[in-house]
Amino acid sequence: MNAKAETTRTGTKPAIAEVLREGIRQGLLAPGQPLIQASIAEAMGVSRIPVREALHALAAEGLVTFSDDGGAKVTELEPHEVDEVWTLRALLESHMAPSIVSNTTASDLELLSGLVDAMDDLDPETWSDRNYTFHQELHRLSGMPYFADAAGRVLTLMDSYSRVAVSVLNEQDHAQSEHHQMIAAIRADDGDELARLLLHHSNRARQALLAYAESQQKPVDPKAEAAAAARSLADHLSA
Amino acid sequence: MNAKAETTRTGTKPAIAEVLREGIRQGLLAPGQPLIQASIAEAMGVSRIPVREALHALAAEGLVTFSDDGGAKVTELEPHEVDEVWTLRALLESHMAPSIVSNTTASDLELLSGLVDAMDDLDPETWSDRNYTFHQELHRLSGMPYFADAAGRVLTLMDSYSRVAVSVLNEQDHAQSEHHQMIAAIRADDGDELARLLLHHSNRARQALLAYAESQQKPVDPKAEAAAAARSLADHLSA
DNA sequence: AGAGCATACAGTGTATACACTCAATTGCAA
DNA sequence: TTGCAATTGAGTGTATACACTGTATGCTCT
Repeated sequence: MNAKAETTRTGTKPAIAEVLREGIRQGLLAPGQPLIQASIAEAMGVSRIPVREALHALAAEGLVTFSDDGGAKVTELEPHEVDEVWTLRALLESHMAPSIVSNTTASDLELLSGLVDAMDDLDPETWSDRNYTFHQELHRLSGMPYFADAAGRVLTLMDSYSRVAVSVLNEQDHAQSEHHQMIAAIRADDGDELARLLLHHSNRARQALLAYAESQQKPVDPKAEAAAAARSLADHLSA
Repeated sequence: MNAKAETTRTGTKPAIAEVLREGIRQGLLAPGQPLIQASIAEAMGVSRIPVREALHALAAEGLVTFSDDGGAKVTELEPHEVDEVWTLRALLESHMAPSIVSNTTASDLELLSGLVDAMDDLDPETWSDRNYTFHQELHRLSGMPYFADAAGRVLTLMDSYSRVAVSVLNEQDHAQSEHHQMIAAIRADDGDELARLLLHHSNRARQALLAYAESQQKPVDPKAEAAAAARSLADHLSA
């Protein structure tokens, strides 16, 4: 997740943070889930120290949130946050588009095109993984490491949320057809078109997901939560 | 540097990472300078563990770079990287402009305006500090924490570089007059104008700094470095 | 029974201690 | 003098151990 070429070696261990990051991204570690240092350490067969470091590094990336009592949780995004993050991604990606088009070589394009073709009829889970890879690859091809870093960060941050959209809504078909159009735009050397597509791609998906999220909205609002608790308490006492 | 409200408490210590971040930002810790865990730990009167954590967190923010041998250094930006980062900042800030305008209350505006007025005839060092604060404040006023986070990150990352531009070039006057124009745009409720100004602000400064950087370009090129060493060696031997 | 207090527990933060790696320097032999 | 090997040293990574905090549990006294 570092923009520079020199890799951020967390240690000789193959990136303990990497495991957590992947787990969070894929939704294996659900938003809000507490991350207990000792448990993670035991599960990975290391001491708590490197786990702590990984958690703090992930916190700096926004994937993990430390509550005020010191406990770490997988970051939970509220709908308006998902909205903002998705907007950010759209902005960054569309801005990278011209560079992507001009940097992509013929062989790059073939690889990319092959990747998209191979996604055509996949189950949502696998498709989501490939989708992540596809966008990461686009970012890489821009040759703009800091843009790519920022874009990759938000991509990772919201991946577990966007998987919901893929499973539940019929996002996959929309997105896949747009992916094919993107390949065509790159092949036609049309940076503006790619920018337009990326913007549209994100914005449509964003709206779909947002609508879904609002409909599913559980009452995490502290006030509402307190009100609900009060009601439950009243019921309980009056019994 | 976390976008969420819950603060990333590194510990009970008042943010050991904060001290390093500030040092790097202000250029007290120069780019490329090695960051030895033991030295920092001793200087701060803590053990190496929290220092390590701070370094890794800063690495996740891009301020610190771990070389492949495990050593940490203050991240060095090459001119083309400074260019990219500055572009990123321009993009983010200009996109935030409409939200800034619509979120800024009258009292916010007075504070902001006062801040700018107080910057009018300052020495470069102090002016740079206030400038950082001013832009951070703009980000905050946007009410878009993830945009603000990303923008603040690049702002911090390049602050030590932009200080050079302020000291050496007459950036300060240009920038200051633009700051006044921004205040006017906010007061006039003109988001597009603010966006335009922010874009222009960054881009002009970027070009100035870039031209300077290229002219100053020290021979970090390995070949040139070797040549210089050879010359020095030759001198030494001929004595 | 219910309120108040003390103890145990779970979890985190950090200092100390040890193992490992890489590089430089020294010492010895040719 | 040169070349090589062994030793030292600096620096990092990680495990263990201890201190601190908040919470839950349970016991006692009224």
